[in-house]
Amino acid sequence: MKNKRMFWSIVEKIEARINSGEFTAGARLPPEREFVETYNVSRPTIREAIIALEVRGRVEVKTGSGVYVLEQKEDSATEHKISAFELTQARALFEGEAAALAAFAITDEQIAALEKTMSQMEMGQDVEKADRDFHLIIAKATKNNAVLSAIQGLWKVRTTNSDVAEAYKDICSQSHTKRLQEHREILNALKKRDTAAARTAMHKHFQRLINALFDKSEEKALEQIKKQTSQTRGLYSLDHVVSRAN
Amino acid sequence: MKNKRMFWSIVEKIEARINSGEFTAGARLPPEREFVETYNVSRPTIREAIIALEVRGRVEVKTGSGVYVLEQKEDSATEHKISAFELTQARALFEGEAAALAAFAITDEQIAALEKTMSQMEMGQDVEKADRDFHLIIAKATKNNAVLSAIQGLWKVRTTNSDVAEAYKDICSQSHTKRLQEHREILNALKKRDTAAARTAMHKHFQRLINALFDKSEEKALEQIKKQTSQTRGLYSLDHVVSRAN
DNA sequence: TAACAATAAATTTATTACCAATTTGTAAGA
DNA sequence: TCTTACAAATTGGTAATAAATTTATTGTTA
Repeated sequence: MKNKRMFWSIVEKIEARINSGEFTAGARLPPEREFVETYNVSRPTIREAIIALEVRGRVEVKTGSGVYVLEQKEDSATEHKISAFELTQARALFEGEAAALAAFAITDEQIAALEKTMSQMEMGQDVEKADRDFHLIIAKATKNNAVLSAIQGLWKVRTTNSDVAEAYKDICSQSHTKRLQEHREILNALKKRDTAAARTAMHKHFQRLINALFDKSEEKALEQIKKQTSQTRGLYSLDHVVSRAN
Repeated sequence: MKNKRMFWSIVEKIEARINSGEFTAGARLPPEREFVETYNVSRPTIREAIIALEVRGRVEVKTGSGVYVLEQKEDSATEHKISAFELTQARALFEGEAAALAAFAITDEQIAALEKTMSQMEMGQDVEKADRDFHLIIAKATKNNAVLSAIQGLWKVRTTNSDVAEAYKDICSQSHTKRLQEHREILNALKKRDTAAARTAMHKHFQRLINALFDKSEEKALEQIKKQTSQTRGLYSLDHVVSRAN
């Protein structure tokens, strides 16, 4: 049952007590010797657990004084709860711009790499990886590391956030052919170095995803939730933003 | 000099050896007792250092076998070097789309908050914070946490990357009035709920920044050349040799 | 009474020594 | 050749102890 070393379980217990609110930020934890009695382990083990918490940034050790709980600094990526709708809309807008940029700057090698992901997807091998590669190659083709970094960050949300991951899994497991067709359309625009077409094709790709997400959630939801989503559908639609002069 | 506890310095030393390539990924570190002799500290101290490295994700401890170096997973934000140009271009595109979205979804309270940042900026108090608030309020006004998160991530680059921070500082210290004027233009577009105008105004805002960055880099390049030439001028000057006449 | 200095107490830091548990390689035996 | 058993190497954990640091207390002095 306990594969891990003892101090890990102590870390979990203490962290749980901090999270539970028993110890608020700035409060002092009980002295080591008290933990020794509470958990029936030796003092070095307690020390190891406290060091682990310190490295994690949960507590601060003041020599000769005590151990104090630190304010929890939240990661900007995990700070806000992000829904699948929000993620998809953001990806639509940002990857749309990325595609437009890439249409300028993409190299022949990168186009060849995109072709490769397409054929991989057609063969049905590692479809999800091929999809990821397709989008990231385009992000790289912008020759803008800030763009790449931001898009990678959004992709990370997809894997980190379990709700989002599940929602995407549902959608992606079906409609292979449509996805392939849309990728083809994007690739064609990039080949022609047509920025506007690349943006539009990318938007179209994600607009279908958003609609699929809504259909799925509608399918699953009760009537009142249906009502809610049909209201927010307007909010998350791309119609407001896609109409531009050029 | 040594405020920290002993194990921290051991962590630094071992980490340095890992970074130097002395221990590659997958390699086994020397046994604890060897470290004891190497660094002249006790075994518990070594163990604490190893635990710190383990929590940091640098090494993996296998009971009864040894300590093994792990592959270093790089943070997507710090993975690539991002120049001020790249950051500004990315911000232009992404915040442009954010502004377009915000024009649709922004609330009256958020518009009021934007007005407040404007007057703060006019008064010249905490100008940089006011600027940050202005852009982040718009990001929030999208009602899309994925958008907000991505834009916050880009802002973090500005503070983390020292090169970028310096470049921005140079630019922002001048042209207050222009910045204010551009913010006003963006705000007016948002007030009118005009998505296209909001995007355009935001693009314009950043386009000026990009131009200013180019001017600045040109200026610096010229300076450098001057410096070089003045150095070589000294080197190739005839002063040393002509003074001997007579 | 208030301020300051010395002292005592509480707490973490670090060391030494010892034994237990686990893994791994090796060698003996079937 | 394969399996088993054992021994070596290594980490895991505990106990006892001394040292350094911070904090609270207490006593003295102005």
